[in-house]
Amino acid sequence: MKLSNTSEYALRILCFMTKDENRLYSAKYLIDELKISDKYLRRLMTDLTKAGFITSIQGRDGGYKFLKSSGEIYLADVINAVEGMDKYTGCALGFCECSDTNPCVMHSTWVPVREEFLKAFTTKTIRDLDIMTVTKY
Amino acid sequence: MKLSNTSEYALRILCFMTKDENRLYSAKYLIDELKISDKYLRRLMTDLTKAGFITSIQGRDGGYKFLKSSGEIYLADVINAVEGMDKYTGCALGFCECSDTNPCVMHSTWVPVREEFLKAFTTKTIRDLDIMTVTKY
DNA sequence: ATAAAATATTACTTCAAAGTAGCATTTAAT
DNA sequence: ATTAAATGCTACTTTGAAGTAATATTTTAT
Repeated sequence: MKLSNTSEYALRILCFMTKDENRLYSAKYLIDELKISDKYLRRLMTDLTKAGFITSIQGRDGGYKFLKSSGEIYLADVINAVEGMDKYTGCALGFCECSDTNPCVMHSTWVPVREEFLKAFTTKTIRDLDIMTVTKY
Repeated sequence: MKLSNTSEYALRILCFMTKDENRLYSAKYLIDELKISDKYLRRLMTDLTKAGFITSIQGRDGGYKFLKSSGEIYLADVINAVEGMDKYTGCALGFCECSDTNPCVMHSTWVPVREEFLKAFTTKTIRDLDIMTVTKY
């Protein structure tokens, strides 16, 4: 029940960028502020760009800035962009054919947990995160 | 939001053993029925034995059987015995100092999900799982 | 006593996620 | 044109969970 580093980083980056939503952020600056390694962050930025959340400006004085409003970027969308939600929405025991009509032993136990997870990640956007009350990203 | 294979196997094994709660189960039989590899299953059985859920009978005609009643073995206890619950109850973003008074950006989003998870795993026992309605373990 | 059939332990191998390195490409200022 | 400062891409290395192999130990039936 911890997100993968990949999803964690993606959410932290986008969230951090809402501090000044119209600013252009260089990779260098994000790396320093968020303590994420250079190449890993750049790879994620490319994924987030391809997903259409941000746009990248190449060349000198380049960087990244929001293309969509942070209020339109759902948490589940971010996870889908960098690794896919499958891992988080599947059967607790990994049975690929698990369903309400063909449940595994954990099914009824797991359903409410998964529902709560899905509710949070499909209704909350990057803008809804606790940006103002927080010092750690 | 999938359990690790280690926890998955542990839960499946104990759950399967409730089909006939007083029976003695050999490792060989469990391996065949649950399609878990020999050495991995044996290692888990040792962990489950040390945790006091089951007892192992060595020597010829040996095997494993419940020491505690399945109704007294909480799901969280099982996870604790084989890998620890920390991974499942921590901050979504992996901040070790994350708390209500010093939250990360995901904190308020994550709390209800974690609560639902904890409720399920600390109140349900092995006996509460959907054993009767199920063909897959 | 011995053999058979079970569990216990330790060390090794494999695999996928995470992280790193190096080079290519792009663009603005000079 | 050239240089500097940024992003983009491909391949490699590391790390920890998962899985495997080999061997030791225990106990019952004969």
